[in-house]
Amino acid sequence: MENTLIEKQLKAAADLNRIKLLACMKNGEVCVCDFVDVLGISQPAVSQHLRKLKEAGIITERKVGTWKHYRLVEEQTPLMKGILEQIEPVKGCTCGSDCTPIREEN
Amino acid sequence: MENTLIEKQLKAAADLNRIKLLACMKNGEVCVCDFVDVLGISQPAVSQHLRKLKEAGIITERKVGTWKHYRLVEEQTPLMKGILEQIEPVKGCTCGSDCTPIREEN
DNA sequence: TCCTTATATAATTATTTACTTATATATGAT
DNA sequence: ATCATATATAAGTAAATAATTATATAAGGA
Repeated sequence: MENTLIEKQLKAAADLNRIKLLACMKNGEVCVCDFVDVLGISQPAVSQHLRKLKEAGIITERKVGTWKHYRLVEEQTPLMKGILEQIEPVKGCTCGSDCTPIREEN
Repeated sequence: MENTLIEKQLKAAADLNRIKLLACMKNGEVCVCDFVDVLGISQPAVSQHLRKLKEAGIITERKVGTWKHYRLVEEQTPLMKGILEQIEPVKGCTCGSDCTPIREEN
């Protein structure tokens, strides 16, 4: 892997809030409103974190009506595969509202 | 692994100059004066990068006379093992002075 | 159409990070 | 002891990052 891509993905992952976002998405799609509750920061702050992860090619999104569901991309780089393996998944990243996305039950 | 340790190690690795330091050390010990040439930044800047890597438990050092030789620690966390695998080793990180450390020839 | 809700973007500010130069420490040589 | 060299630490500054508040966009419902 190219050093500059390694740097970009490491920088995107090297933040406690973004690690938590990734931890939530390990269980499947999560919508933005859920992340706000989980992290306890403002909605724009969450949006900006998600954008950084997206620009690094780590996550992607899907629009569902008013909501937006974010998930890990299928094809991760070997670097990100290794990193994601070390992040403990977090269940129950849903605020309980009706934005609850389609996800595998677990 | 603990999220805060993951964050600490990712932050330590998430910098192009520090990635280059790690790339040099994949071939064995390197002394500080060599790094200065390789990175093209000031000696104190190199020292500070090395300290950050050391504080994250990624590298260690050995004093040899006036010089200090840095190397990757043997026991890397699973996270760092994965990251280090993706960094291409860089040979010839020696400025050619007599600080040249003991290292495996390759 | 107008209002509400969900998310994104813009502008601003606070904090962190990565340099620089200057100085301190430690070792070895004369 | 003094000097030269290698490295570390301190202090200051510039640049990057992460938050905030305010505003824009876009969809759905009354």
